Amino acid sequence: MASSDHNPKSEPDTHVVATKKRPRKPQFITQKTVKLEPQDQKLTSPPDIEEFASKTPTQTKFKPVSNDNDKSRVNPPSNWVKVLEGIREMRSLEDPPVFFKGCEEAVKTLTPQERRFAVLISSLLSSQTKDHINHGAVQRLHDKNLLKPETIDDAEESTIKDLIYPVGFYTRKASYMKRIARISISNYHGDIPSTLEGLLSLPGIGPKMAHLVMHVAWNNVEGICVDTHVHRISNRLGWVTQTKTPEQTREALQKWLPKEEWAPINPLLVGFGQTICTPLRPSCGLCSINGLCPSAFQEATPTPKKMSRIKNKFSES
DNA sequence: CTCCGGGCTG
DNA sequence: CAGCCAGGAG
Repeated sequence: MASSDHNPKSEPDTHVVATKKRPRKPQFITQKTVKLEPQDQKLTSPPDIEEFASKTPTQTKFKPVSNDNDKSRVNPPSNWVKVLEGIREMRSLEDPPVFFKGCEEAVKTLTPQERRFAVLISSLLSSQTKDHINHGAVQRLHDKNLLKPETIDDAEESTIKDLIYPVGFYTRKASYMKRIARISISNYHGDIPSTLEGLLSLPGIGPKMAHLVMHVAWNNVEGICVDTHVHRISNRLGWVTQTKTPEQTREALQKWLPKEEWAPINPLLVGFGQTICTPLRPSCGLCSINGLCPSAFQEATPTPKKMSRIKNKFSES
């Protein structure tokens, strides 16, 4: 029953995935954490995709917790700024993410509300799915005009299922899409929920995706989008004290990380986590901030083969 | 904690 | 080719 259709925040933008290089996975946008005037709901032209696609817009100059007045705030770990900058430099050699690969132009023609819905659907599909697979699925949906709640509502679930294959868990996702389309129509006039609680109430949307959608669709950063990479790396860096779940990590991070970094941290660490700070055998020898990492060289080192692969990846850019 | 349903890694 | 991956639901 959320009656929050009209969102006060700013304009949405597009989302998702793409890169041409191999092992990439994330699909997030790095966007500026702009502060929006409540009354500037004047949806002018949506933010430029190119603008988002370029680099990570994290801060360059250190701003001591400019954040909030939250009393539960804790002191940040030492050197976190240096660590962040180091990771940013390593990541700068990689291709920037692209949204709605293959249908960027078409996405621009969508209304803000339609774009928000498309972002939600794309996010749903992207979870547990490799980028290139998700791209194909989103593009096929778009080609069949199936990124809108009304058309999804009218379509056969099996049709959707076939179109999004081989996205991870396509059977469930097809069902979620149908249910989300109905909810969108009946509760949000074709839009998507503008609050975390609203998004979390949707089938297939958990904390990770809910925060991502808040960032991308509503340009409203309520919390950090924590996935397995952010979770793992935060623990390795000692940025949080041995958290057991991504949700615990999110809450711990939010206690000290300046809000300006909340949105960019995910794409930053995801890329880092897929190349250097991998779950298994992290390449500490190639990591420029290994001197600042309490976990450096604590785990098995990569095999020579993997090491050369990574080196090669870095040199080719 | 297990299942989901593929792709990818070793 | 066996087993792991990864977010969410039951």
